[in-house]
Amino acid sequence: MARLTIAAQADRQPQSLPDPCENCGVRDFSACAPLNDSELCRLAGLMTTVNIEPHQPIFSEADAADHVFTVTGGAVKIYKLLPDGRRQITGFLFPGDFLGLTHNALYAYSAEAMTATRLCRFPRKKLEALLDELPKLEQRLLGMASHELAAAQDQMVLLGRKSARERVVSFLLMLSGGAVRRGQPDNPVAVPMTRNDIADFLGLTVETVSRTMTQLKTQHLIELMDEKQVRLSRIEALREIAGGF
Amino acid sequence: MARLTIAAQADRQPQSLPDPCENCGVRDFSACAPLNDSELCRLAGLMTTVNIEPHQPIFSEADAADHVFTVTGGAVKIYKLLPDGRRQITGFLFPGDFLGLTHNALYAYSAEAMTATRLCRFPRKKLEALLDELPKLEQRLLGMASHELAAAQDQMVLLGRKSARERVVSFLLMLSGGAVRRGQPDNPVAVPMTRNDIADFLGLTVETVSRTMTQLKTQHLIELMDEKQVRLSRIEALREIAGGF
DNA sequence: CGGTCCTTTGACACAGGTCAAGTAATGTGG
DNA sequence: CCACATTACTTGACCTGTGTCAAAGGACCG
Repeated sequence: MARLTIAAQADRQPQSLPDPCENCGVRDFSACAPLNDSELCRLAGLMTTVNIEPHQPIFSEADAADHVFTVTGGAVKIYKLLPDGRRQITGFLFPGDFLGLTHNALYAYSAEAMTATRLCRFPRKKLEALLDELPKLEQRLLGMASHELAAAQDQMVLLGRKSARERVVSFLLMLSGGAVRRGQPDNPVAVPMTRNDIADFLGLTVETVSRTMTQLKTQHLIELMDEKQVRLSRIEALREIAGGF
Repeated sequence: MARLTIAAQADRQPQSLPDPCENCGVRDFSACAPLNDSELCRLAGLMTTVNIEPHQPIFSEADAADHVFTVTGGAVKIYKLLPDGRRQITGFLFPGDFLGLTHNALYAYSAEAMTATRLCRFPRKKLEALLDELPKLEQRLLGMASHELAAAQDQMVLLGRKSARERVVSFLLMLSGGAVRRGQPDNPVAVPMTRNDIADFLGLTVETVSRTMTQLKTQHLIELMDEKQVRLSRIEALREIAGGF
């Protein structure tokens, strides 16, 4: 289903590093835990670029966890299902984010492309073997895992203790902050996910998300420019409402 | 505030390894990512044993993250507060659990002893320096972080999508499972935390937790032996209710 | 141009929160 | 060892925020 493209190898031009694959997350590794040229080359050698159509699954919970990925384009949602079909989206991933890390043999959650998505794929076994030789890479992974853990704890506060209004506002600010980190404009925030996805991320229903958004709009706190584009009109007031994020 | 005790150092007896501190988590490192004797000695050299009284703070959110810990005795809760005082407990820690890992300069949450607690404390700077030389240790940390991340995702499902009844039952099964992992009896489950703590962990109120427990008791699904001791009378029925944990 | 999906809006229901009271367990100073 | 205060837990009555159900408009698509 996914079209596979073998990325250009960087072996020939070690001096062109640190940028072995201009649309690939490998660059991110080098940014945070500098690897030398030959180390980067070895990583690049494992890598395959994968393109995924919108709404296509990337992997499902309990699948064999044979690969790990970095998102290099598009947007991905990860989620878990209860037996009766209730869904909790545990994260939205954007370029630069890591996907599929687990120390079990199976994925702990499902992942699906929300928009046309490009991934860098690494065979997990081979990457793990490399870890023994590239401690810098492992440090980078540990840093990312700690970061995700902190984000997960923030999300627990949101889900366990915030009102619908606070959740929606926190979410919009979260999107805005993420956009900034990726060097994109922070204010008219792009909202690539459906109301349903937002609801399943925030532990609410579609109706409540919709009502809350129109309420915020009515109060001139936000402006719904387009359905997938929100202007945060009074950021400070919004931060106040969100309760500390 | 916390009473500190300098533990006996293991430097003198490298041949007594792998058990440099018989009541300390260092042993755990060796179990999962074998370190050789000199590596263990270096770890043990960093370590200090700390005893904490019940209800005493270990560290607070936004404190300088100068140490990391392993819990070697007792029980710890970690939590985050909203500005207005609402609290979300993000985890209960027991012997063998790791505490205080962050890749920021500040702790991301507060930690408090629930019972008399013993910790192994490591200066973070020195431990991080050691990581460069002990990749096995870092692998171990990465494994723990992944595991915690998976647990955090389960908790998001609980907080975002489960009913009060499902949450309480999931919680009891969680406690039971944790006890088994620590080699303790699984069935009359020890519940060392207060109803208030349970509520703040499950995103509920004390009253709802209390009512739900008595409801479960009335339906002969559990038995409240003592206030801090619960017998799971019909485990299979409970698993059904919990919805897949 | 008819169907499907997404979003919004309204009317109503109910799970769980709030407020209040009472009881039991625990600690504390005299 | 005993008043007394404090904290933890339970239970009841009531309330409200959010869920449920229903419907309708709009956007997109084959």
